[in-house]
Amino acid sequence: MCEWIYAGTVKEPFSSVWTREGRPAKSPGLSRDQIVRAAMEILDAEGVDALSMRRLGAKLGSGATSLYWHIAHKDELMELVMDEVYGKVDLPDPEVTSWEDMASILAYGLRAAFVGHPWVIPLVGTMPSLGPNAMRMSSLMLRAFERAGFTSPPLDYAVSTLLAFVLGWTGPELAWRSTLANSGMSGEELDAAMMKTVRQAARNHPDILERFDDYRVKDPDVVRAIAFDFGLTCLLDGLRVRLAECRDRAGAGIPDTASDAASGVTSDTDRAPRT
Amino acid sequence: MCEWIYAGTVKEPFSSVWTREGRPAKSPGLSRDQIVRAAMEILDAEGVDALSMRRLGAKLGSGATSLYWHIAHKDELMELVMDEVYGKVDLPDPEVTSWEDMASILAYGLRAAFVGHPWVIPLVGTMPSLGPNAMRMSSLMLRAFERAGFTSPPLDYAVSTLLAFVLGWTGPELAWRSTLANSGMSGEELDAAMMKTVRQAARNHPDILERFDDYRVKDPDVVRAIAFDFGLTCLLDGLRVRLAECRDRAGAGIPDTASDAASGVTSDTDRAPRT
DNA sequence: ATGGAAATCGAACAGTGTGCGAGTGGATTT
DNA sequence: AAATCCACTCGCACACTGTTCGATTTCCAT
Repeated sequence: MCEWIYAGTVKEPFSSVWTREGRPAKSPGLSRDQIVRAAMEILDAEGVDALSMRRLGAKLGSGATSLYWHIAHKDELMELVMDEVYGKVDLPDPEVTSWEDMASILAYGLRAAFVGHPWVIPLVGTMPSLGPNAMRMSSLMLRAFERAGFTSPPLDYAVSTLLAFVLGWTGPELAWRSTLANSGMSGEELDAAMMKTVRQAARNHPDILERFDDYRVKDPDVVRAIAFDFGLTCLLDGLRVRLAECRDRAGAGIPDTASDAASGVTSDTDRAPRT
Repeated sequence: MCEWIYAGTVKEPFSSVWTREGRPAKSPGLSRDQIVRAAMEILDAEGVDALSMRRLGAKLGSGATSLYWHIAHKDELMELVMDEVYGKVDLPDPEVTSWEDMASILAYGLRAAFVGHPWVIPLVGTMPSLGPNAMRMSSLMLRAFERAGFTSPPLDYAVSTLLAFVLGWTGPELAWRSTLANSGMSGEELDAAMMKTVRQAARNHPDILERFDDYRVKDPDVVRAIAFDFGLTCLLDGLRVRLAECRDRAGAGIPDTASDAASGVTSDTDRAPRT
């Protein structure tokens, strides 16, 4: 029950839909694909709360418990629909696309996918993405970055950082968006109510209030898009620097070693013994 | 029920704990603080699934429904505990700290807070962070960045980008971490099982497999810390560039306008009419 | 046609968040 | 001292959840 949010106990170690073979699926009735498709329709139309096994069964014209023949538990279903979202972002051929274009396309594409299926956000922060579509995405990005000259350890860090930015950006953005959308208001009404709320919440922080006043006259969607682009540009600038370092090292014949540069502030997890 | 994951319908427009005055709290019995504290203990000890109103009431020695006098619904409780997590990260005085140190301290501190209370991740991607601690955090960061020379629109984008990176990074990291922790295995057993699973999931992507082989010999915590630092460094490099632009503009007396540079790939939300 | 496997289904269980109305206790007013 | 009021607690009930189990149906290979 809601276990996928933050798994309490996992049935088998590392059990995942992807590690187990699916049912033969030779029957004319239910199939895993149909179930996933129907689940996504419910999710997109009415959000996570609307997706119950009974409801899903009803939509498919069958009993709720019949689903459990094709799917072990609801978590698995969630893994499947999550990967389906990753499948929505399509990337160009990494062999003929610059790593920067690749990164931009991924960022915008993934953001669009998340915006189109907002219910996926809590899932991404909850269960590892091991589905074929997620794998394909990572693989293409790795190929593009490798072709550009990124060498092994930084290569993965670079891709991970990019994904982290998109995810971390889109989450709060969608939190706002859905809160607004579900308020039942629109236009100036909404604007006024929002300002009142934010103003009250930030009443002790004049600098924050100032920011909000700046935004009020602009279309929030446009502001968000510009801000997203700003962050992406920052990241690309940083990655360019790292790429240059990689190329220098490769040119000088120095092997890549993870730089021990985690200096300054450290969390409790930073100083584990190095092997 | 579970509505806070992706709010289906909100009772009042923009209702939030923070916009409403709390109860007088002059009673000797339950108080909002006690409830929040107890909730956090349960969450930290056993995760989100363990936190039910009945359970929480029992821990406080009172009936489950008594809680509803102090708290409107469970979502509100979640807002409260979420802000409590933000309160765990403490920042230095922005007037005497460089913006770069400030950014690093925030990044590592926030990551540590998330790692210490993993159940907060889905919340952050779900409801807007309007609590006093979140506000205080943003306010301090804005002050530090402003003092460094960031000017108005990029100022906010910079802070948002930093937060997005930390959140987006920590989410998947914790997904892995909890999956591992709950597998009930440890040491080599765990390592072997994980590799088997990942290998199977990535069986069609040799480049990904190659990465995992690289990591296997190292302490995953250390690798994660290094990778996090890598991403943070990238971001700071990018922000440094933006800061220089801000200073140039300020020196030339050019007013800040949001650059219309969201070029290239666009999502459906990018091209809303400009006001 | 028949045995067996594949698939479906209904009933039931333990659990969830929360609305409602009846109750409690202590302070304030008459 | 008695009555009133209000903050607060609580048990019951409702509709709903994911999932188990055993019985039942459906279908294919022999």
